[in-house]
Amino acid sequence: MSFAELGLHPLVLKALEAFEYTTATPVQAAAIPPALQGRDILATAETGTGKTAAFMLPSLTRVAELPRLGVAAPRVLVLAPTRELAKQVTDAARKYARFMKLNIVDVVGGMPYRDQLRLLSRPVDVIVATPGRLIDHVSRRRIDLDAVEVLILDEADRMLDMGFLDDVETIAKCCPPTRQTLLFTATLDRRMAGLASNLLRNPERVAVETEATSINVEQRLHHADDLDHKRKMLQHFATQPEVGKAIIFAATKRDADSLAEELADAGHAAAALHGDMDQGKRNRTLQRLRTGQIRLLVATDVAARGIDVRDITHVINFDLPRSAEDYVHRIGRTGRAGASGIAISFAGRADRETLFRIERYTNATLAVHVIPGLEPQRPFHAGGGRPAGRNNSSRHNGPKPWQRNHGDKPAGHQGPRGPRADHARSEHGPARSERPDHGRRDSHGAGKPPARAKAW
DNA sequence: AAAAAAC
Repeated sequence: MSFAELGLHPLVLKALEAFEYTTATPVQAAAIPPALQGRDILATAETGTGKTAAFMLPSLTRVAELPRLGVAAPRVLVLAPTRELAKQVTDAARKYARFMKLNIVDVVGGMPYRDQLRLLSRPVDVIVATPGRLIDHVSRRRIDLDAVEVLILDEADRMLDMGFLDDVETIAKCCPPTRQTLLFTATLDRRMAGLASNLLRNPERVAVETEATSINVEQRLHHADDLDHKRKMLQHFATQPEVGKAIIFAATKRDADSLAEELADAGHAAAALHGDMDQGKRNRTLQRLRTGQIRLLVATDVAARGIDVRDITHVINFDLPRSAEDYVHRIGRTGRAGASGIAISFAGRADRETLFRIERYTNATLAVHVIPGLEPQRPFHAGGGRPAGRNNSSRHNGPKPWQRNHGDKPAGHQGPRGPRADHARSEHGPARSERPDHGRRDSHGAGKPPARAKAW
């Protein structure tokens, strides 16, 4: 389906032509026509499917075609969960509005009020905001939402996860009830259905078949003995020529910082990205990744969703995410725009259940790989089914990643790592492998805690 | 419990 057939405004089409965008993605083809008719939309779509254009193009068309009602107040409002995402949406909106004279402003936290007020001092047509800062401005009567014609919720499920439900509903109540509402979410559970029924009127349902995992991302698993082992494996990958740009996910902000520093010390172009960094630095870091000044980005889950950098070759889960859903979002940072990507996860024994949930959720078995010379001493297989024994003590073994003692040397020398991974395929072996299935399941013993358990 | 997001 070409954009020209969808009924977009000529100035919008002109911008698309200038960027040589001719073909609409499935979400765009499905969402744009009803949006142009003024229908509310409930869309389930992942990032990377072109959903920003799916809501922005019809909104801009509306702004171009219909005269503003009265006062100089924003006509389109986009809410996004994170500041990075808001910035990306703002940039995209400005591209699409290139031939229109529109003032498009992002309203996010971390930006000095003075600068923001300056941006808001002239009439604004489109606002892209994170909920907190927007509410702040609205309650100070700095922003008036009375003229909003289109309200867009981007990554609505993420906003709910982050506790923005009340904020989102408050903001929606500040918009006229006659507005059009476009809701985009990756998942549709009961909570989301509740929000949708509050905010949408007779919505057109748009569903793009979301593969739980993109088929063009190869998923690999490396068993890790301990933190030190993970670090060595990370250093190994950092030096591999086939690893171009990579995002490395850590469990905590501190881990992200220390791993980035470690990589930088080893001479790699690496930097951290997490929510404790000031916004300017976050933006600059992401930009440096885009331009290639940085090759390795060590991030918390702030970067798990929505971040769109084209040429990420690898995602490395230094620590597994807490939920299987987060896993899918993380690995979706690679293999974008039709490219292929590789997702590498490090997992210790304590991660068996998480791993099991991930494999069940993605309906895939992560292929076990081994780095020659860095073989794990104690491989295992995904647990969580029904481990033998009375209580599920495996959950309580060892500290969680965020309880690590960073000052101390982690459990150090257990002698040289023997080539014990006889059943795991070597790094250069076939991509897929079956899970070894000898009865190692209860090697922890159920009743009593393992003697002097290592962290893993 | 981590992380994210308003000052």
